[in-house]
Amino acid sequence: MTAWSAVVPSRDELHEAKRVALLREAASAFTRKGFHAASLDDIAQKLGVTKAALYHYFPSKHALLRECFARALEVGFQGLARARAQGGSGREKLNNTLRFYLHEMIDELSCCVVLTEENALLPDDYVDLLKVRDRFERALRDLIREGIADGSIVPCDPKLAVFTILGAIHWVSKWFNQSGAWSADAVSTALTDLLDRMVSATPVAALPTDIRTAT
Amino acid sequence: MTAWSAVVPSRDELHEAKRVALLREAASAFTRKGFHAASLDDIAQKLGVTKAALYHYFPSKHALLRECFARALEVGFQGLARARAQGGSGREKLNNTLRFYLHEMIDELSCCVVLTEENALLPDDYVDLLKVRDRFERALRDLIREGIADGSIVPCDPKLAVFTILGAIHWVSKWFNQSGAWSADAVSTALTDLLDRMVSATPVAALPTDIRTAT
Amino acid sequence: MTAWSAVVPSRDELHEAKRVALLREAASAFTRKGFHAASLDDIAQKLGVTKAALYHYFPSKHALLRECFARALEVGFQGLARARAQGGSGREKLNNTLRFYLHEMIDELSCCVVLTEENALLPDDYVDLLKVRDRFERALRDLIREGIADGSIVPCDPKLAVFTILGAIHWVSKWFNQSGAWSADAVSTALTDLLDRMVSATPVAALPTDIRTAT
Amino acid sequence: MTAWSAVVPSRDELHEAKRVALLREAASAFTRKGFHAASLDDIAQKLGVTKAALYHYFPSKHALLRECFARALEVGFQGLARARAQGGSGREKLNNTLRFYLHEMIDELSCCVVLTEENALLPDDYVDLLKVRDRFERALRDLIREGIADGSIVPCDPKLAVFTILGAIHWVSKWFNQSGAWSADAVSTALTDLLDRMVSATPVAALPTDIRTAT
DNA sequence: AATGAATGAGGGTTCATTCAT
DNA sequence: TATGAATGAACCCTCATTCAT
Repeated sequence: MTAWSAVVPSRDELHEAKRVALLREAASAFTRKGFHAASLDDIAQKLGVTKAALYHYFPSKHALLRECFARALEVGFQGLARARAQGGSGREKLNNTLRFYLHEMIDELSCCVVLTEENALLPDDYVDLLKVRDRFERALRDLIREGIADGSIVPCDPKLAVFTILGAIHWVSKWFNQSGAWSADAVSTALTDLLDRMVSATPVAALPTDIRTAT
Repeated sequence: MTAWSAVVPSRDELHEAKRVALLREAASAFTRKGFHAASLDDIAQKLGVTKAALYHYFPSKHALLRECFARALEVGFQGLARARAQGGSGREKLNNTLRFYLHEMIDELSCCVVLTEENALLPDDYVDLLKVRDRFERALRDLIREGIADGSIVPCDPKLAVFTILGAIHWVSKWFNQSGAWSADAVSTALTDLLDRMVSATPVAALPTDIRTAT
Repeated sequence: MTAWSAVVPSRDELHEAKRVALLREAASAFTRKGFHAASLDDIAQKLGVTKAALYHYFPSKHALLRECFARALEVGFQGLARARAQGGSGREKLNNTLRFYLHEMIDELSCCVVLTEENALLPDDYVDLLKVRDRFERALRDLIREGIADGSIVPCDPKLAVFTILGAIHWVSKWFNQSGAWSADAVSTALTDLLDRMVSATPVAALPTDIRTAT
Repeated sequence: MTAWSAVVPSRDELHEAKRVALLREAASAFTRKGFHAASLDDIAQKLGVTKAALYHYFPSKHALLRECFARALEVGFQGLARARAQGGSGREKLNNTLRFYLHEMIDELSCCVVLTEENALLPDDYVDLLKVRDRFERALRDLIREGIADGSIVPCDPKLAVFTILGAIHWVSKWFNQSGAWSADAVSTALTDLLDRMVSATPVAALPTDIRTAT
């Protein structure tokens, strides 16, 4: 009755799967080489198809960038939502948001550094996405303020703190090596802990001195 | 008696001045747009000359990148040397190094983010400069270890700490605005203090909540 | 039953046909104007396409030159092989080689003068191809020596003789006019006969005084 | 009374000397690399001055080429005039002309191959100089005809014979090496003898088998 | 007379994008 | 769906030429 439909992916599902694969490959290439230096030829070759084939899934190179950007921000907001749902102090919410964001960025998509390339966006996309990014940053600053208010975070300039945190996080894509000694889990936890210590009202007395051996 | 020589710049001085101006403009463009997206036409236009004129001062676009890279690293080592000369605990040396580096990068050249574009370097330059950059990062890690040993810095993973610090610092070029409300002095001090709190064995109880009003 | 395949060229055949057309056009342009003076724009325009289209068939302008060079040498060695197979005295072999080479160069490709532009080759190509060209010239000198030994060729300096012969041959591309009064056949025969007289041990008493009327 | 004028070259003489030096250097560069590939920078550097300095002696690069061309043709006509003055058969006149031309080209200026670059001439120069070159070639053909008429030259196609002779001669610049084993004298004599044998009605029975040992 | 600076035109090459197949 | 072909714009770089000094 259901014929093959239960076991064979539909055409739409195949299409979507390829779309996602392309997106990830693009994110990876943009992150490694920068938007302009990464050519569609490179991306296509890694996927084993021709450059022209990509246009079945995305209308333009800039559209790929836009989507990377948007997905990264989505993940950010998703992290925010989960952290808020979990509750706790401002500091706890901040930590949960960052840990989730880091983990997703590192492990799932390597979109994060794409956020660096805002100037490569088309003017229209720029306007749209920068608005969202600012909202995300403002939300993070609000968590800092909340933490300062509830005593969990040390008094500090929220704007500067968020810039510092995001810089540290975006930089990960520059040094993280998928096949290196550090796992995505370890890095997202360890980096969150380190940044936590920067703003925590009650900083811990010691951190793991070697990520690989941390629990 | 001294003729004009005391007041009128010599040809060599003029040449050097233009060379530096070009270097700064290039650093700024590379930082804002990325190496590949920044065109020599843009840079030349900002300087009010033709693209071809640039070739009087640099043999190639890649040479500009190489020099930006090299200058940023020079500043880093200069900061290290000064900090070592000043002495103090590992933590103090680290802070002094970072504050100096930040200040120079922000105020003098905007080379810093160029360090992000290592993949744009020519293979030969890559080999040369990455060696130097690694030496710089190792020196910073050594300061962290020194601080851990002398009790001024909290036990932590030195490698991760340095990555985090450098990420935060390089990110500055993304958000710092020469004509904004924050001065270069204020930013370099405030950011250093924030990063210091992350690794200090004796974190301060409060930081300025608004950089503009900080002393 | 054979479908269209017997009459309609396949895509690969089309590709190869265009490649050859490009090669000939390039050889012609290089010969007429010299490698540096001949622009890809000119070549493309003659073929009715854009400059960028050429890059589907050759990776670079220098690759075109390299291939012209290589093909000309191939033809030379082919002539040598045929002459050797036909046998005869050293003089006969020399004549057969030259006549074949001339005919092919004039009629098929106009690569010959490209051999003049060895300095335009990339260093790597230069090393490779000059080696082959030297081998070709040595083979010609050996034919001369063979002819001297078997009495068919007058005693002379083989090196100078070969230089002279090749100079005369390469020069053809400067004055030969595809649409002129002289046919490729006539020229290759007449020029070979003239050069033959230079080195023959038994020079003929007369040559045609007008190529057009020669049989 | 004559003050220094007898021993010190006048300003005009200095100027002329530099002009000639430049001309020779240009001819050499054009011959080696071709007109377009030879840059004024190269030429200037070899002369130890700046590119801009050259413009004191020649109004343009094309003017240098024109003059090279013109000088080569002058030498050709000079050879013709001397040969005619010396008298003899058509064959003797031809030999004398060629020997003189070759000797001057090789030893004095290296202009000869410049004659290859007629397409690099400016349209106006082209019209002027090609006229002269054609006159030169016609004069050579006339010598051939004269030789055929007086029985000193074998019946042959004069046009083809002259093309062949000129090709062999122009090619010299490709292989002649100022510092090689062959002297300019030896080459001009030996090559003339070889070409003579090609057209002589009474070809010699042997030629030197090694130029270096020829008298 | 000679130079360094600057220019404008042009060349080779890359690349995102389109289109017929 | 996927491809090879083709395009046009943009880029880096070179070079002959001009000009103020």
